Amino acid sequence: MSWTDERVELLKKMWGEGQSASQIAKELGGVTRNAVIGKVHRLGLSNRNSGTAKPAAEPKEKPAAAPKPTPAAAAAPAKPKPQPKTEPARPVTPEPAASAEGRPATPARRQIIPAGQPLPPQPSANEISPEALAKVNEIEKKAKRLTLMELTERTCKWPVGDPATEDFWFCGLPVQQGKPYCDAHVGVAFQPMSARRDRKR
DNA sequence: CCCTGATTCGC
DNA sequence: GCGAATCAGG
Repeated sequence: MSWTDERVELLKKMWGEGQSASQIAKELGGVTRNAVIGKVHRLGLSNRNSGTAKPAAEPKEKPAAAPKPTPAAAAAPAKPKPQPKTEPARPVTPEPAASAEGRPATPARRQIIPAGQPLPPQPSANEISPEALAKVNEIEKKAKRLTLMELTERTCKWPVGDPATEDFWFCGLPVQQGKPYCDAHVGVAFQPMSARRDRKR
């Protein structure tokens, strides 16, 4: 496979969306994540540097043999890449005041899972800690939105939406070691009894 | 162990 | 230019 314009564009698009290299590779097909990363670098749209201080540590040359001059290395034109990490709109109340029925379910998505669904112990809705709930609402924005077929042993199998409609997908984020769900969904799936203790009522 | 991106370097 | 191998981190 070669890097046709189309493929490069898809690469750019997905990379811009914050998709991981492996995911992009999977989408493109015929390439590995290494290939994707390599291309990304060649395209010059890599650096997501900011917090992680990676101050160009001098290459550790063990054998004093081939001093690679790498001349044009330092002349990298700083490409300001505005991270669209801003949370544009938040229609959902992030911090439920825990009053009234205290069920700040997501507006349109995530309905009830029909009976017979073997996967999620869809916790009795109510007694989930607001923190955990907020967390779930958070990560569901970042969910990979995988289809049933795309699930693997280590992708979160938390279903979202109504299986009978188009608006249905699995979280797909990396699972917590051993568990079938990602970090956030483990939080709502397995409720320690202590957590569901004092309900405000 | 799983994943992530970053870098190197033979092709 | 390409990408496997490797590196470095979470």
